Amino acid sequence: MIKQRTYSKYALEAVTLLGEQIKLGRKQHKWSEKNLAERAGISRATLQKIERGEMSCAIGLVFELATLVGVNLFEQDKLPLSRHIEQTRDKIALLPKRIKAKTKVVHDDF
Amino acid sequence: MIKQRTYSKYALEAVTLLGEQIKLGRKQHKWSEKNLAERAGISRATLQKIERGEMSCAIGLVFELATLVGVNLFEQDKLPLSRHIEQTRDKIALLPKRIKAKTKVVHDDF
DNA sequence: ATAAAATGACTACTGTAGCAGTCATTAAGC
DNA sequence: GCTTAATGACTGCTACAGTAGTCATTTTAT
Repeated sequence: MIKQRTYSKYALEAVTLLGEQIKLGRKQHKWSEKNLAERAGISRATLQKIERGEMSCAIGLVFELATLVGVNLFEQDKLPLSRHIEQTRDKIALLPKRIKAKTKVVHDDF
Repeated sequence: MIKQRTYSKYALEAVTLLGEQIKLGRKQHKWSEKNLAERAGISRATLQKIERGEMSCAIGLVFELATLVGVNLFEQDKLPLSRHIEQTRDKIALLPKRIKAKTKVVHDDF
């Protein structure tokens, strides 16, 4: 028995949900597994794993499928992702370039 | 030169954005790469790839990191993911169990 | 009823993701 | 200014993801 990675419930559910949404999207498009796999340029076996919500699948393949079947990855709002990326980078730029571990005890007294 | 996978712009940007959001979240928590990697039980090298937005990273690791630093994966609304999963499965159940390719030309005349 | 195809679940093979470890550079904090 | 450690970018190794292919079963369409 090899030691198995564990995941938080939230992460597990998020991957499961994404897989289900892809499956739903595929069916709404009336595409078979074989058909969608070919469109995405991946094997049917991998598509099955992704729809099943396996944690080890490459995020690129998962997101590509989501894109193909029309699952919205982020946009609750209407901003293009590129804007989101810029905004996030701007926020990062405001923070220290490096996070230095505190050497001594900090007085964040409360 | 080995033939390289291609991805849609949207999928590429989505993965990039997620990586940036994780990086931002990490810094907001004042966690170093080493620190977060340890919390997640992954190597620093892998964390770097994920924050860099590499398409080949395992979705489970990416979502686990997102969870740890508090990036919201889905909830524009407040439903727990488990409800989302149920709802999606319900929708799938309403569709045909299998998608049969049309043998002949269809008269979806317009 | 029958034929055709979709699905679910396997297989073995091969490329590569994730790993531990290293090193130079750069920023943070005293 | 100096020290410490965070970061970015490598390495080679090993386990396993992605692949093509198979097969039985189930569903749809004729």
